Amino acid sequence: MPEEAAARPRSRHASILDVAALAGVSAATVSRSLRGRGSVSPTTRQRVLDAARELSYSASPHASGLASGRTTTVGIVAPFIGRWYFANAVAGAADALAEAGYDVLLYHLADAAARDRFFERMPLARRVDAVLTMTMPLTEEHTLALRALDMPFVTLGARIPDVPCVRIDDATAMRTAVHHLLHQGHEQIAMIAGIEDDRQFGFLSSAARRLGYRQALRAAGLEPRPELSVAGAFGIEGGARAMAELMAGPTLPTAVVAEYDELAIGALRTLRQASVAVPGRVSVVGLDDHEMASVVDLTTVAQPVRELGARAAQLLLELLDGTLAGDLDVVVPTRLVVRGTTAAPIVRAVDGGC
Amino acid sequence: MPEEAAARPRSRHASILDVAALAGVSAATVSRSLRGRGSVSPTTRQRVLDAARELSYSASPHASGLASGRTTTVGIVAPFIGRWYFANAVAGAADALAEAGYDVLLYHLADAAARDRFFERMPLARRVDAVLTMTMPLTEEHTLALRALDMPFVTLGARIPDVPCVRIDDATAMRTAVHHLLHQGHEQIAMIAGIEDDRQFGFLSSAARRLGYRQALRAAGLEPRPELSVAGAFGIEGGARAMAELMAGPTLPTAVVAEYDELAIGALRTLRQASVAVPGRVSVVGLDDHEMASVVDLTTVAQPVRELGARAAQLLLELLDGTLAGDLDVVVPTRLVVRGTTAAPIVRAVDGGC
DNA sequence: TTGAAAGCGCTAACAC
DNA sequence: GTGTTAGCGCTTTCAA
Repeated sequence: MPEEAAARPRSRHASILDVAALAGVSAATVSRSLRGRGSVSPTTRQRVLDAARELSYSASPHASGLASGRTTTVGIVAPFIGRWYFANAVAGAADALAEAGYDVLLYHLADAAARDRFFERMPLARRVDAVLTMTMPLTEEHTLALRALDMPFVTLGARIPDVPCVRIDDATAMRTAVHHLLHQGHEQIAMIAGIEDDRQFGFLSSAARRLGYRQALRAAGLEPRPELSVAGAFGIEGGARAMAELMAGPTLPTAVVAEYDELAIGALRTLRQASVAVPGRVSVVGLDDHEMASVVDLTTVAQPVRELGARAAQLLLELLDGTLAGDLDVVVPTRLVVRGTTAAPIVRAVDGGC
Repeated sequence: MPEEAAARPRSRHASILDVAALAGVSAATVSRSLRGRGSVSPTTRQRVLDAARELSYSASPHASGLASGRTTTVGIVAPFIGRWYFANAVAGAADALAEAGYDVLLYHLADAAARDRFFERMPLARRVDAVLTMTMPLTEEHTLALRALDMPFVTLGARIPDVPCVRIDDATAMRTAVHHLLHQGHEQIAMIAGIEDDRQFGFLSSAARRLGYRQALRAAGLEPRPELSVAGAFGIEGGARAMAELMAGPTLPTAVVAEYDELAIGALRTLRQASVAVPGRVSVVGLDDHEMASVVDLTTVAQPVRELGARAAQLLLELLDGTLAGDLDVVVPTRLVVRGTTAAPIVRAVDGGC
């Protein structure tokens, strides 16, 4: 039996020497030919290419990584890849990266513990050439670890000082949502916000959206009322609970904006279950234009998530090329999509019947 | 200036020799200590650990990969990571893998061209220790390339002969959906099916669901009517179009089953826009228990996608351990979730008014 | 239990 | 243009 084991070579991969031998050249020439660097005569090059194809040779990433220091891999770090926003951002980025010949190492950091572990061990260290992080509560320690990597690094969705970023203008997007409601005559506008993380450092999209909400109200001469803000919601269930909380309050607002569509959709569910007419009694606006927004007929402020991912990847690629350098802040526009969950508030004279 | 460049060492990582020197041992001992293999005296081991920590040393993955042939990385290959099913399956698998100390290389193969390119170049070759592929139309060539890798390999969602698999029983799940409708008295039950890929080889979940639909009807003494099957739909938009097609037909069925929830949700949107009462005039059942199913109150057959991903990852880990071997077929149960989109069909005497 | 030495498979200077 | 020579930073026999 031992012989049997010994007889089976561990998956035979042709090495660069096999190719060199077959093509009748040196390993160096094979390397040069295959990667198109240095000068090789067309004839030799072709011979090498043929030999490589015949042996279906492809260089060991480990060996070339070790020798060259490059990995042709980028790391993507994201908090909730199961969610629509991140799933699509990752998809957009992964496609752009793949097209450029880069592999993607994906790190899913769903909670603070996972993040701490990750940033302490820093598995990215010599595994990737560049890093893309997606909207995530990062402590200063985390961002320091990222900077210490000393490689191209871009963030998606939220800005970190001096780090190139692709994002939307969160405050403006939220102002757009609130303006829409104000225009329709609403004055009691509540907000359902996401989780606040006080360790945050770079997870500013949530804060920016809250700010946009307050700004829009104040600009209209309205003072934001604390009882009309519910924070801490997460996902559909969170939105549903937040809406229930709002409904338990002293006065039901005539309109609700949500930090993102999933919260709005959860709110919609609660409203429907409580038979509160939408938009008859309460109008609802989200932010995302989630795939499901059209299904539940949700008015929302759209952001092109997939494109955001692709743009971030392109930025990274340009940084890797050296085509680009330094600090960048790419702000992608959003747009209001009016659907059926918003309407003018009910006027006194008319009662809110079905 | 040249000196300046030379003076800045490219990101100083401690090497195994630095640790060895600091601990006063050889590189071999450092290696053994850090990985807990071979025998090292507790004292030495501790000294090495301290030294490593002090220098915040961690081995270069490329170097150790090259030397040992192992990568502590697994490849996940998935077709549409932006979609709910895959996003969650990937999340579940990634978490389980991360916990076991494996990194994840993600390959997003959204179309046949990308798949062909991928399987031809086979970037997985020496980059990973194992592969997890998710329900995807694979040609025989593709699966051969995967097998040729000669490493642990499991599929998620659809079976490939002789390859360990974690999945649900698609035919049974669909039969469950149809039975639910039959029990309620429906006889005209249509099906909205997904894309058929004739190059398929391992993308059998779709075919199995279609089969389950037909089986259930026949078992009830009903013959499946071709005009009640619409195939080729994809995502919400696809489901919406398919439903429109069904509505354009000679007779509107009293119930519709969809191959998966997103199709059902799209169908629901079309029905609502056409003011067709659900479940008054048409009942709808999906399969997935997509996050949004509760929002649109969709009756569906639930599958635990996240768990499917985690189970597949565990299988892979056991295969890597050598704890397990050979062919496995883990079938995870599904369950009917009755919500508001299904009801008994309208009886003649009662008209279908609002 | 520990160390020395020989690679793992490639790239990058440097000669020729 | 092309080959030679050193490594890249580890792991792994094999001796001691």
